[in-house]
Amino acid sequence: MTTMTPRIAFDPIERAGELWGERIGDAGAMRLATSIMRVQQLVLASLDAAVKPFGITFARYEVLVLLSFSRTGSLPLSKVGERLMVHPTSVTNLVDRLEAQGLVARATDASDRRRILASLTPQGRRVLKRATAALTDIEFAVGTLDADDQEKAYELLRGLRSTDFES
Amino acid sequence: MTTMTPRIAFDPIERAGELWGERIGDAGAMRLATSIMRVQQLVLASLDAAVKPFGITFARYEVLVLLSFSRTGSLPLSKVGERLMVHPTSVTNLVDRLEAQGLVARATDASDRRRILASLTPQGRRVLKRATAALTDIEFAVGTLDADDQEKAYELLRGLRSTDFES
DNA sequence: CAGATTTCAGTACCACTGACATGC
DNA sequence: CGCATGTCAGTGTTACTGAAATCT
Repeated sequence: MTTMTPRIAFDPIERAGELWGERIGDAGAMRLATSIMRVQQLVLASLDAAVKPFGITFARYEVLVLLSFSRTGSLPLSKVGERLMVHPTSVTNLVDRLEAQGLVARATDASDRRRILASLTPQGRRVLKRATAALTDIEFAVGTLDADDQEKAYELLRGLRSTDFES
Repeated sequence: MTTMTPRIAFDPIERAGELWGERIGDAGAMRLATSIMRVQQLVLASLDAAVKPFGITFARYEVLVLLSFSRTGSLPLSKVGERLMVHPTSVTNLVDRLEAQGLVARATDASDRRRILASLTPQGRRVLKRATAALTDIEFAVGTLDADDQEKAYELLRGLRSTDFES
């Protein structure tokens, strides 16, 4: 889960951008796209490593957080998928694992029996708390940017998520 | 390969950030990290879709580009892994597929027979050219940002890749 | 019946570990 | 011998398609 490539003497994306500029054309879009791929890989590896001691992945952590935020303490799986933007079959998979670990419980919704409600177990709450502390400790792997730059980066990336939501 | 979640009425990451702020604390780092995950997912899905007609993924496309940039026309697999920051076994896997598709050829390095050199075939060159056109057409899936913002985003993300290279 | 919700089976892709063969 | 290069086998995770069961 940890991408462990040794650090090298120059920035490979910068280098690729230069060559692209010489031979193909404007490298701006290509550089940014490539950069996004690599940064995600690095950040996810750090986040996964941080929560690994608790037996979960970052994706599963996100499910725990979402459930802890719900007013009633439980959410239909379809809602989980919508909020986390995860495919229905992936939700089933994530919840399967969390349930097997005793962190989440399934229950059928009495008001609409097609639905399955997921909720945190006491164990799940404990794991969530500790995992959150671990992630906060490593500043969610974005600590090399100061708060101001984190905000700027967030706003810029938001423009790339415009297909996700309206307005 | 395409994450097809229907668009919803509000930004789920923004919403999660608000709840986080109310209940846990500063949401800046968490929001940015989550944002990076989601943007990568969206961008990669678009890039993969763009090159899919040519039977490749974006990861394989990157190998083709890298080989086309090498002065001698070929690169040892270890170099490919280093530049693309890909695990050795993943390089073997990527080159296996590209070779099976007839886009890349393997050859042993006469000067160091431990090494395997990968090079583009004429077919590989053709596919590369067409895939590049397809990716340029969709502006590498970052076209919702203007050139200026693309540059800003790139610079900010560069700070998060600082573990990759020296200085 | 049409549509929503969830699950299952199976596929593809990629990252990683551990082990191994080969060559410098 | 120690180290580098590449491969193989196998595991874990996630995304997806297509199909099906259940319920509104």
